[in-house]
Amino acid sequence: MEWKLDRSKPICPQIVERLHVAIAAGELSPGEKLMSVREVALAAGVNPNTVQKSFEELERSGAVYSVRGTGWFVSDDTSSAKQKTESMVVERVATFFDDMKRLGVEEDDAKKYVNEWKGGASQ
Amino acid sequence: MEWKLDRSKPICPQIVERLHVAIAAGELSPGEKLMSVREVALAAGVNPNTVQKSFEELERSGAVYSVRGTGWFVSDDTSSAKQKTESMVVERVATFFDDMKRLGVEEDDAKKYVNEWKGGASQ
DNA sequence: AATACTGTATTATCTCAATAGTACAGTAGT
DNA sequence: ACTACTGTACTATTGAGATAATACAGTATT
Repeated sequence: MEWKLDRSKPICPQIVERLHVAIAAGELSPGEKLMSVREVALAAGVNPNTVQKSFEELERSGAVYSVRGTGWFVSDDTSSAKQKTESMVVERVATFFDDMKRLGVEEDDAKKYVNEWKGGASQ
Repeated sequence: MEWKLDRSKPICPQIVERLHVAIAAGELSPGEKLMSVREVALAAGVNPNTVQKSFEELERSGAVYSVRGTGWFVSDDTSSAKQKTESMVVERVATFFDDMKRLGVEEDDAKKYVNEWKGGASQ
């Protein structure tokens, strides 16, 4: 699992999001054991405490659970992860239109910008 | 001028963006005097130091200039503000696609989400 | 039992942005 | 000149997030 984190933004939410998406997409299967807190910290180049907090956040949403002394595991029910991911998508679309409006770009023009976007090979 | 700031995000960039957009859109005219540092701070509910830093940032980009003891004024040449605004729009579109990709949404699906967006009366 | 992993907890430190308070300097209207 | 507004500068403090270091507790393998 790759960990490209944006160091200019809060780390915890990024780890939480990354795992929610991975679970929702089936990249991680129900019951599967996650990398340990220390392993993730090493792989992602962040502090173990930060990873621990992220996992606890994921536990609160029901996406994972912990077995003390053994590790963290993906919950059997992945619906919470799927739900979280979907709601994040909707939220990002909404904030996109908010941002564009703040920049003086109306809804129709924002859609034009998006539709004329040439990705794939770019960036 | 309204000052709806998101207190969960850095204030300075928000003020800078807001003024760049206002100048680019002609909401503020060349030569026009801005509200004083202290007035903006009061109106926006932030610290005068934060406003001062924001204005200095705008000065660096060439959008405004200061006259000591008198006030801040919109530059005669608004091209820098327009340029800044346009580049911010492009940047936001790019980060939107980045975000969607991170959430497991491919480019075509991201466009669908945007095109099916029903704004205006929503929110 | 011993070892080496796990998760969990605690306290201190660091950094950055914003805040708070104060002071100084220049301009304008009276 | 006086007053009241401007911009400007400086230092100290706060708060959030991340880091650092350490310690303790549970599990599994040998």
